[in-house]
Amino acid sequence: MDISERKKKILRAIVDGYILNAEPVASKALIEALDMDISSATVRNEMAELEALGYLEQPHTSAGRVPSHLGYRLYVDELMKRHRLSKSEMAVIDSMLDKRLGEIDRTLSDLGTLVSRLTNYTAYAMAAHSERAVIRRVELLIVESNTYVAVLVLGISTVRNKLIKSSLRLLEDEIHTFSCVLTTNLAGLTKDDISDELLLRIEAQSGPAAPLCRIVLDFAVEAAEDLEERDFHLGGTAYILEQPEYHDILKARRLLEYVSDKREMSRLPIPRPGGKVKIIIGPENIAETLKDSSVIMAGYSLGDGMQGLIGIVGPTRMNYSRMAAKLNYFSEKLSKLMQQGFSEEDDI
Amino acid sequence: MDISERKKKILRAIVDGYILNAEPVASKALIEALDMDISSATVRNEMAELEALGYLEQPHTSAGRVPSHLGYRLYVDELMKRHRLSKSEMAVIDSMLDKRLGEIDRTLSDLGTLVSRLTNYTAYAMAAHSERAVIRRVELLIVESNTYVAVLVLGISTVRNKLIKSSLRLLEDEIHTFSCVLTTNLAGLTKDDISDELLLRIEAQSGPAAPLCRIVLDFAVEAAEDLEERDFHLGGTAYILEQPEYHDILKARRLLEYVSDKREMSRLPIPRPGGKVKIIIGPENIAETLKDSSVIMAGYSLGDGMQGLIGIVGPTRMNYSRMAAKLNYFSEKLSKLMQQGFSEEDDI
DNA sequence: GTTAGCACTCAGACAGCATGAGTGCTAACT
DNA sequence: AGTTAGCACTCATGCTGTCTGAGTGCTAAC
Repeated sequence: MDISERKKKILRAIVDGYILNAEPVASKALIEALDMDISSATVRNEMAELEALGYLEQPHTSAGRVPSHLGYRLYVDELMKRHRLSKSEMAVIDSMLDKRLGEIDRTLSDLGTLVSRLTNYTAYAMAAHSERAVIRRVELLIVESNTYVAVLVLGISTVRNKLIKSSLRLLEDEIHTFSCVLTTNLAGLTKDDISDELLLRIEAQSGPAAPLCRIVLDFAVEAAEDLEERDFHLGGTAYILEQPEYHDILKARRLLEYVSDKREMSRLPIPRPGGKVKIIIGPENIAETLKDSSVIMAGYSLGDGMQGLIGIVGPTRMNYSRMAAKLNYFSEKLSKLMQQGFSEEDDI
Repeated sequence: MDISERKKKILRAIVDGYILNAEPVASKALIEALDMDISSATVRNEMAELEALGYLEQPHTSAGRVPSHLGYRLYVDELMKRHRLSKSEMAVIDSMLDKRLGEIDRTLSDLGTLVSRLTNYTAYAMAAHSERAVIRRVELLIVESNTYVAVLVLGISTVRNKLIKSSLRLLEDEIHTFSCVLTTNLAGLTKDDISDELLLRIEAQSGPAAPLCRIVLDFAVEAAEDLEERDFHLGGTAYILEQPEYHDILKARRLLEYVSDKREMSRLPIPRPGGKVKIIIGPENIAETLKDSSVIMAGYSLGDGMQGLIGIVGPTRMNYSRMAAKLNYFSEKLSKLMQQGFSEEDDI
């Protein structure tokens, strides 16, 4: 059952109009938006047919039409004009990311806020890790007489650290040796490889630093677990209330509770990094709470099998085209920065 | 102008009642709550006087009374019964904190969420640093052939790191020496002490690692700046919408926008760590947006001049006594954990 | 100083009515 | 067969007036 060009044009105009004003679009308003020589009555006929086909809905008899989720789907897949980011839009994203090159972990925790500010929608960011976190290096440093810091490098780009206080007094040399022992024994392992035998073996080699072994290993396991579990960050929750569709407090509250819940949000599908921006419209969502909201998300990659995603949540009436373009550019830029190493070597 | 015992008792009952039900308290309802042998008419007379004194307000002529902010103030300062946390309430807090001993930075970023879950109010956490961040130690580690990680220990408990990619190939020994040079030159300095001369001096001592000096120093400055700037984390924004007083979307939105704004929130007064929990009631707030909300906050200390605060934001009708007790216990526990070193040495 | 009784006030709920935007249908037109 | 003008119909929204009940303030008696 194919739809005529004219119907498509009308549907597009309706979606565009509704996205803009959040109000049902009437036939009269359409004849202005469409510069076709057509009377409102004709448009009405077409609208009636579009409704029969399931692309439009009517809130009540004497109201204009509103796109159904099928309408949005068609719009997203075929009708919408791909938004091209303006120079200044790109510049905003560039400057957001430029500042924050340093530590990935810290950047990630701001990502939700960043994306929400960029899009004016509530945003979330997750760091998903497709592979087990591999230990690359373990090192102990001394901070002062009885304070040490254990540094753990996981995967390609994650560094974790933990302060350890101990009455043990170790010499610089002993610590250095200990670090070597740790790295030699642990490099290449995942948290599941860490066993009691391993602990004993390392303790045997660690000389005076032996009492610290358990602490360090526990920390390594903990950090790896924490990393494998997805990290989740939410930002811009206030934007939800800006949308007229969430002026119903109960709805807003439910949605807010939902998106605040890391575990729930983990169930959303994960877009492939580098792939297309993923758009889930209203009832396409499995979760009941999201059935009248849409989610737009993009994946990014950190290299080394580690990846993450950014996404925004809003009413089904979203500016899909613009938001998709923004998320796309943002995630690509992010991937690029992360992958090609955030070395600032070039500056030298 | 002193108030009789009976008036105080009535005021307390009104505040308690209003906190519970969010509805104006009527004279009739009061004679049940108060087990005094008094008729509702008498209570009405007292209420009229309390209103004249400014402790109560009447939403409209034929409604019950509601505490004014002065009423709340009196209640908080003198009338409310100090809430004693139950064993299970304490246990909840204990388990929240026990898990997260490791890395302070990561703990802090979860603090907002933690506190909000504890109190069922929107919560925020800030890390305020009263002194300049002093560099304790700088170390370079090698991750793989051309990837290094710089580790920076700031103050007593903050560790920051940055991955550095460079085509430079350094031997373990050279890196070790470089680390020593860095720490020797930088330990005890703040970011303001880092100058171009210093850079030159360090470069001169760094041998083959000289090209990395600038990157490392830039990173140190950046990290210190970032640390001195307060870290801010918000959690549980969904709780705002649970309060009937924010069923007005506009109000909720304004408040949500306000508390999401790090800079605005930085203007709130800072409670002394170890001191009493600070309670700011409605119009006592300087910020217009907070004039009908209350803020309860507590400071905690990390030792070494570094401190932070946790706080919750809600309607003026808050359960001050219980929330204050919770925040108090939470912050004290946190201080203790942080200060006495989060060493797990005892486990051995 | 306390209380019973009563008149008064006022928010909120409900119904009735007018308004106007927008449609669906029909009949005429191309 | 597709298009259009015209008109009747529908229905959300906003306004008005009325009723109800909760709660007070006041007065007069205890």
